[in-house]
Amino acid sequence: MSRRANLRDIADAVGVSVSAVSLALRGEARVSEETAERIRAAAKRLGYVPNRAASALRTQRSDIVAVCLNDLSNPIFNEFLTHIEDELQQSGRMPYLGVSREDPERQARFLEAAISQGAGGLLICPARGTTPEDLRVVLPTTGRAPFPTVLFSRSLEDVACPQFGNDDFAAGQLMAERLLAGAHETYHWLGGGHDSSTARAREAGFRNVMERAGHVPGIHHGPTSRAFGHATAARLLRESSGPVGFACFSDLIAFGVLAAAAQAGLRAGRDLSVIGCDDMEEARFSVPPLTSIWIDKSAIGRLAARSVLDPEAEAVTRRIAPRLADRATVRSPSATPSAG
Amino acid sequence: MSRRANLRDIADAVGVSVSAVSLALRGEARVSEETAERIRAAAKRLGYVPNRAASALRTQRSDIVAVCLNDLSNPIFNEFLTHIEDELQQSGRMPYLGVSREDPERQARFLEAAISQGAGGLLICPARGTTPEDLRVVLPTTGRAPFPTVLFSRSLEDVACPQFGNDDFAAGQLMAERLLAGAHETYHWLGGGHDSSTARAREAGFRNVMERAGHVPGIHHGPTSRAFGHATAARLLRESSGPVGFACFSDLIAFGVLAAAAQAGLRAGRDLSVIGCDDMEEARFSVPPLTSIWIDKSAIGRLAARSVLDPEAEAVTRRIAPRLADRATVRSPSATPSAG
DNA sequence: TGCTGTATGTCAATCGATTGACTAAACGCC
DNA sequence: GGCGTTTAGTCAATCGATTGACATACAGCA
Repeated sequence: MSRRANLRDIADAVGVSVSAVSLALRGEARVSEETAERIRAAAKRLGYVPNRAASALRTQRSDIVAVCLNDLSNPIFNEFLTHIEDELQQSGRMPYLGVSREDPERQARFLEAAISQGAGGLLICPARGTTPEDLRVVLPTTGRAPFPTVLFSRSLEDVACPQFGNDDFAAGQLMAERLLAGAHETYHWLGGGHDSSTARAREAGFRNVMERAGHVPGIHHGPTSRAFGHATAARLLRESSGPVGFACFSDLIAFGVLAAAAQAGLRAGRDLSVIGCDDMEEARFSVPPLTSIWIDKSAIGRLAARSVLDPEAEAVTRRIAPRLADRATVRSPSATPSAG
Repeated sequence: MSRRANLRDIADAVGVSVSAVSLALRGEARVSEETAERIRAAAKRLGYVPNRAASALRTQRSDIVAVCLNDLSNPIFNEFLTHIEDELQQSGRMPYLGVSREDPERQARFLEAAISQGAGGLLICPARGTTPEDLRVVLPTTGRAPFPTVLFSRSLEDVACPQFGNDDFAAGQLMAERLLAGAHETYHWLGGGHDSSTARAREAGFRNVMERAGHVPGIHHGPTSRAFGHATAARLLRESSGPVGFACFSDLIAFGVLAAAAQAGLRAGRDLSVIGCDDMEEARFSVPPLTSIWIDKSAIGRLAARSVLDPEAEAVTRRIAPRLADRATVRSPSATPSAG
């Protein structure tokens, strides 16, 4: 037999109807325990694997949950994905993964595929520049949505769905406050500048505190990469004399700054300060260990996954509070830095 | 209308049969260009998205490709995934992602889901301890497989499918050779020890060269994590007097070693040597930049993806040659280390 | 006029699983 | 015995798209 076994094959083998097999395998009470046992045995013997496409077609339900990320090369998204996957797994769902690469068009193609595939839900961290219009296919203003949609990490205004993310304005403030605790000649913001809620809010929080303290930080927008942090910091360090305070949109950028500092023969935490954001695992093992803003990736990922699995229960948008993870890369005239 | 539009809705709107709509949308010549245009317009107007489940059911084909990874927290798998995703995307396929977490049972559940979902192919990096028996569902010894399967990164013996990976024995040899070029008191292998082809082959290659050179390296098996590298190196550095040469199964472990060295006040590349393997992006920005073994993740990922998309064309198992990426963390009495 | 050929469609079966409606037998109970 | 109620199933329609077989109209040609 070259075909995959189906309900009919089992029914023929056992000598009952297809309905009986369907009912038995799903544990409905309409078949006797004895028959059910024979059916299960035959199913196993024939290597039966249910055809989810057929079942999805009939029931209009599916255990696929679409998950749309922006960029796999940023470990932060993997951390989110890990928690999401874990939560989905626990309910027997599987993530159907899409990567937008910050391109709303790629994102649109994935959304269509998700609908096409009959997904049961969508978890999305919207690509930069995504408009409510772009999400219309999954969040129509009139009529029913194809499935529950939940935003995570990044938020979007005027979009009617639950959103779970970090309080990025607060994160930006924490970064500024920590830097201000040490004395620096100049302050610089590295990264962001793109059309995403995280970039806007973190920078706004940072500037807010800086300006209230009477400082005008340098703003250097750029890609979320080690290379950008490295290049930008190398230049700024050459141009400056006194200690510089760097606040980075992402730890990734901060690692680049650390590399540049080391190459310039400077020690972060003494000759200059670097603070990152996201607190990825890597931060605890950088040289020196990176001071960063801890974000509750687990809570965000899990809440989002739970919300999409059970839209009734977890329908509220939430913004999770960040915390300072103080390690060794920010100058501290008073207190000594402690490893996190 | 709360339902998703289907072919019937379009047919009714245009006043043709369902068949005509199906033919027109797929560009078959059986409908006039004029009618086809009206049909496409109606499809767009109604927001029609084809139901892939129905189509998969009817045609027994699907554009889902299942991809099974082990561990998202290891950036190397993300690099593979990025290249795979890219290649699949180009053919309009989407990865259906599973994460085994090195658990053959989780892996088995995913394989069943992939079959269930009617996937069109499977790309898998087998979990540690996977046996040919575990893959029997997708690679039956008798009868037809549910879809083409391809192994990547890790290989498995006695499994009848294309396999694409790095030449890990050669990688281990390169690591040993590079370390031997500098003078060290002792040599240590960190990581691996688990039941995977990469762990076995890299260690074997390393020992092969070491033993031929008359050295007996210390072997320290353990998890592929920065924490393991950190803890193990911290202990070994305390116990040793002269320069130590560390070869790490993965860059991840090497980063931990670098952190431990820095904390001990030692400089990698001068007081001790560290060489990693995989050459992840992070290696270029560590402090100091990590000497590692470069692996062609792009070629491996793309070849594997292409093979699963077109099993006829790309059916040969291939082992890609690694290269030394010499940076700054290995002692070099003769040559000066250069940044990669 | 009649015949063939082409263009343009339509019809209906099919993929595999699900489920509301139905049936037949057995059982309980007065 | 008669009647209602369980129990253990079966039947057939259904989900949406695809496709081989068939239908109709019309042009061209002898």
